[in-house]
Amino acid sequence: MPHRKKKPLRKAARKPGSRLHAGLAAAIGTRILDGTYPSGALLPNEAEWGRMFGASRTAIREAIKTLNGKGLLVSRPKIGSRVEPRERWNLLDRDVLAWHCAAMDKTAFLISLQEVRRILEPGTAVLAAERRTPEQLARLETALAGMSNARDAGEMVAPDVQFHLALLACANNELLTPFGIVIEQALANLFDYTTRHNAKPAGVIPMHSDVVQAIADQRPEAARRAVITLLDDTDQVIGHPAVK
Amino acid sequence: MPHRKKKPLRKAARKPGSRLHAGLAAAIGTRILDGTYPSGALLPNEAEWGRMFGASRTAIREAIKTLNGKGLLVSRPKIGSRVEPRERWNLLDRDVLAWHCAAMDKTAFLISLQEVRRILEPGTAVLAAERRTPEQLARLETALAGMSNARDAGEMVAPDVQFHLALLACANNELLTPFGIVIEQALANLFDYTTRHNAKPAGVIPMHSDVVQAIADQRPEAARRAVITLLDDTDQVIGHPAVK
DNA sequence: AACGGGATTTTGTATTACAAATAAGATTGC
DNA sequence: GCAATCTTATTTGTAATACAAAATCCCGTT
Repeated sequence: MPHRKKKPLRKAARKPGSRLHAGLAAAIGTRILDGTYPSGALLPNEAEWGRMFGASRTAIREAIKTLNGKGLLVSRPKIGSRVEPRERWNLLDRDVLAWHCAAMDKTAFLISLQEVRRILEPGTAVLAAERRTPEQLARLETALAGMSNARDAGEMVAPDVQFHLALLACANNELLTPFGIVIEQALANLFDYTTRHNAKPAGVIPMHSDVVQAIADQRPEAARRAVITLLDDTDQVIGHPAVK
Repeated sequence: MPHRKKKPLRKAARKPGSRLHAGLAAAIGTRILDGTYPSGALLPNEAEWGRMFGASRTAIREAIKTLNGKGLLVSRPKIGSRVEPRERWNLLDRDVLAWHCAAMDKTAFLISLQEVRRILEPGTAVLAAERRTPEQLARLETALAGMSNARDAGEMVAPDVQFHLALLACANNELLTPFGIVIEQALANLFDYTTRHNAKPAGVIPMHSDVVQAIADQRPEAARRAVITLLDDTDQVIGHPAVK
């Protein structure tokens, strides 16, 4: 058998549409979030990662640069890559939050998500009532209509997310938008609780409608109260998880 | 003259301690934040960037992967790298926020930072009063002491930042820590206003002290009011910018 | 005209080679 | 013996090249 000069491609564990470095970033990121490599720890060097995953140093490096961009680690010559302290992590990054969620207790995670919502959304609603443009209000109403048209709890998740993202947008402060990912995660996780409940909770639509009304009428305090009512209802669902 | 086979190194604009790809990421990131490449726009391909900066494709790619990690852009074969919609950007990333600050009006930026603080910090103070550990309280007191020892406004910035980060930590909700960067930026920018004012504002220490007292005594509502008083004072400084 | 199949462009991955930074150990001078 | 310095080894950083893969576009076929 003639020796092959080039090993053509390592096919092991490689889906077609996926980009390798993205998968590697996820693999390494997960190991950081789950505590396999705690803050301050030194990661294996690039050659080792390459051996572990059967990937080239190029791909490993690009994965590490991605994690670098998310604040999870820093690299220095002769030292290697060291995990940054947790307070430097961009926890509100979509990927990082997902890895974080996967690594911890679902209910505890959901509770801390809701806690953040309780802090941010009422204040956001106040700004929204004061400054929303007609276009932003229309987006809010569209989302509400989407929720009304939903035929079961599952169909309601997407427009519900849209509703709260629209609410955020109404506040006209860009620095609040990164917080949208918290809402997405909260509602997605919440779905696990509601789905075993009755088909479509009755009071949800009127409560959302109250929020829209207050913002349409530009009554900040009413908007704040309406959002708090909404959050109270949500927390009650968490307090009484369905079947399990 | 004999032709050289290897061009040894392009020295143009390359500081010793700096990593090239980090500088490239900053250069490209700045151009995105300042609107040179708006959301949805297609960036030059990697080869072109390489020519522009006199860098190899490798370095360019690593820079792009960093920006990828920050949510500023996505890359696909045959298409190129496209700037993501603003709501996907990790605005709370340290670098992104700095580029954002550099690209917009300082006062407007500061106002929106303070707006977020007004939404966030009162609620955080409530949680802090309810749940702070003795160690977290000690950290808060250390920061307060640092502020007291400061001899002018300049020396007060660092411990002031520490104070508010410690307050965030007292809330014991990791999802709040990413907002720490907002506080850092706000106080850093605020310094431009205060420095031309009188040397060391008198009321600041007692106001911070009130916050510590309320949290030490575990009185949530008092903590909330004390923080609001603090923010009111800060906003007054912005309202009356010094000399200019 | 609709459909399918290459041609083309751009990113994605692999490989190799060398440069730069830095920690740790070896050496030298006092 | 001790300290300062020099060397060395390790790891990341950058470059260059080659080819693979994805996706658009265009062209030809039916």
